[in-house]
Amino acid sequence: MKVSREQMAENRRRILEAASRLFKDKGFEAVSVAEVMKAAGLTHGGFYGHFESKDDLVAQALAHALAADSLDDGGFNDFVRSYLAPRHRDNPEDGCPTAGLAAAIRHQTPAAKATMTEGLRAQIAHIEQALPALSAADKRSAAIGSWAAMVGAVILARSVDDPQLSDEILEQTHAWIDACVRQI
Amino acid sequence: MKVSREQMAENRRRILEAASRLFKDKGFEAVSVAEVMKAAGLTHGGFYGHFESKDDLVAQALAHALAADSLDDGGFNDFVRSYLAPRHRDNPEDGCPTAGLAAAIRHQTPAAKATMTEGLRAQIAHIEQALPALSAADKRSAAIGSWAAMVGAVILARSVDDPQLSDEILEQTHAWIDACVRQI
DNA sequence: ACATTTAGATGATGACTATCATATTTATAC
DNA sequence: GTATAAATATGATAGTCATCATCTAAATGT
Repeated sequence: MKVSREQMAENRRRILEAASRLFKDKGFEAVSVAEVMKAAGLTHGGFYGHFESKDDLVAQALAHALAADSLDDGGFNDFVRSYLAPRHRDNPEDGCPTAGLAAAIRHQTPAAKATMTEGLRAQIAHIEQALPALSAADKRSAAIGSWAAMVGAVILARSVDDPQLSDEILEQTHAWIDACVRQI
Repeated sequence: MKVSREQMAENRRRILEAASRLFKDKGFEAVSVAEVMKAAGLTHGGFYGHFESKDDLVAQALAHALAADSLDDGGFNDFVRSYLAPRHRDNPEDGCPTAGLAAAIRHQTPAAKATMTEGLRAQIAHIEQALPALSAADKRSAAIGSWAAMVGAVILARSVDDPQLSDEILEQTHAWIDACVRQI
């Protein structure tokens, strides 16, 4: 059945939102088009009215997720704290798309890679601004280095079986970033 | 056809080696059992004489890769330099299994997760030993933090389209780790 | 009101893949 | 040397998935 213009736009948004959450939670390959459509409250056949292919959805869902991922400006320290929190580690579907999906981008289309590149560039710039006053060169290095450490720590913490080790990875990375940023 | 005992052991080793390289290069899901067996010079049917299932292969290939991944003791600085080198970024199949596979472990069996956990524990301990003299608490923090940053940096550098940005991620993370470890 | 357009539903198709049953061939034990 | 066991090859099966053709019904424009 046909549906109003706004309803269609809304449906499209729901597909992107559902895809974004599912991809972050289960990875690109483990999620089927039918699963995304079901999560959006639609049947799988309608999918190709909205997107050219699953690869197209991947690229657009990634852009959607990266755009939504505002590091809700509470300053650098608050950002690091909430990023390296167990809550973030334990809820990938609500979390940072970079932590959830960056490693999988390598196997995706050029369009998805380009989207990730711009998202990363924006994120680094954002962290640079949030950092305490440093020389420009040190700021850049601290922004990139601490971002790599945060993303790496969440990925490692999620890959580990032992809750104690997983907690320790988050905590020690947090301590390390604190020490580094304070002392440079 | 039957094959000598040693030949069978050799075949098994070749399967693990081929699987390890293919998984690191393309990810667990993108590699089929048939592809692994072909790369090992065998046909796909023989696979189930060596392994119980693909999941079993995943866990054992991961253990194989982690065991082989000796950070060829040249001291901490040399290790960081070679880890954050373009050569490492550009050759995942020869590279660190943690950088290549850690993010995918989340979707694997408990056996694979347990293997990853032990590998990570060993790696952290190894880095602790290689670090310059620090207090025990600082050593632990520096080992975990710098390892998270190295893994994160390689993952991010591989996820990016723009060679310049990718190089910069490696270089600035290297600079940041250097600065942190020297100044703590 | 009516005609036209079109979003979404239904169901089919073809490709791929893990797994397994059976056949073949060769090493090993006697 | 012969019999047996076993490692690999061959070929089949069942399930999943992306994609698409067709259908249906509702919305939009006149």
